[in-house]
Amino acid sequence: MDKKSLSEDCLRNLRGIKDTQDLLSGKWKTSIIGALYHNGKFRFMELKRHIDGIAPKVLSKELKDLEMNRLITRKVRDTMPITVEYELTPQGKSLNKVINAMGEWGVRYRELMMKK
Amino acid sequence: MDKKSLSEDCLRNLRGIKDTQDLLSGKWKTSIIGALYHNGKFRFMELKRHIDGIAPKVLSKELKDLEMNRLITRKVRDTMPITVEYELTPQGKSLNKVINAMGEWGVRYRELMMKK
DNA sequence: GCTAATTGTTACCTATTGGTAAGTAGTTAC
DNA sequence: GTAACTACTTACCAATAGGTAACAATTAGC
Repeated sequence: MDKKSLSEDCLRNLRGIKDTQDLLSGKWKTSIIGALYHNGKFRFMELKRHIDGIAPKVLSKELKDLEMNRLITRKVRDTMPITVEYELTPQGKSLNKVINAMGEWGVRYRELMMKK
Repeated sequence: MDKKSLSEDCLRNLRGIKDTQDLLSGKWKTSIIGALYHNGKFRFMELKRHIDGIAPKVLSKELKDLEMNRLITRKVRDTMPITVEYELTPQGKSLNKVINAMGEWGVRYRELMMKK
C-alpha cells in the first residue's frame, strides 16, 4: 500500500516525540521548566516576575498541569506569610536534554535571523 | 526588588527556549519534523499517512508555517500526476538534537508511566 | 464511464487557549 | 488604617486552533 514505511523503532520514536510535545504544550510550559531548571526552586511570584508576560491565572493553570504530569512538585511552607515553592521532580529534571537543546537551538536561530 | 535574579546567560537561554517553543507550537509540528528527519523526504499524502490523525487542512497549514520559518522546503516535481516533496532545510535538520531528545524522553516517560 | 489517486482548498463549527480585570483572604509594614 | 505583599481564584471575553465534510482539477486504471 505505502511504498515507504517506517521501522518499529522510528514509530516508537515518533510516538515519543508526540508524547513529549503534548506534555509540553502551550505557550509557557517550557519556559517554566527552563526557569526552574536554572534556579532549582521558585515561588509563585518569583516565577511570574521571571517569565515575562504571563498572567497569574495562566501561570497557575500551567503549574497545575505540570504537577499533574509529575514534572514539578508544589510545596507549601508554613511561613508568615505562607510561601509556596515549586521544584522539578527527577522526572522533570530529566527533561534537561530537551530544554537545553531548545535553548541552544533558539539562541543560534535568533543569531542567524539577525544576520540576514 | 527581587532577591533571586538570573544571569544574562540564563536570560538569553530562556529566551531561546521560548523562541524554539514558539516555532514548534501546535499539536503536529514536531511530529512532522520527526518524520522528515527519519525519512529525508516525504510527499504530502505520505506524511498524512504516517502522522496518525492529522487532517489535510491542518497538515497543509503546519507545512506552510514550517516553510515560512525556513525549517522545511517544498519542491513541486513536474511528474504525472504532480508530486510535491517536503524536506528539511539545514536549519530544520539542526533541530535534530531537540527532536531526538524529545523522542528519547517521551519513550522513557511512557515506559515509566506504564510500570506504575 | 466509474473509481481512485494526486495536492490541496473551502466553508463551517466548536472547544480550548490565553488574556484582562477584579476580587479574596491572610499578614505585615508604615 | 491603609497600603502592600503573599498566592491565587473568579467572571468574562476574544482569538485561535483544530476538526469535519465536501469539493477542485488533473490523471490513470479497469
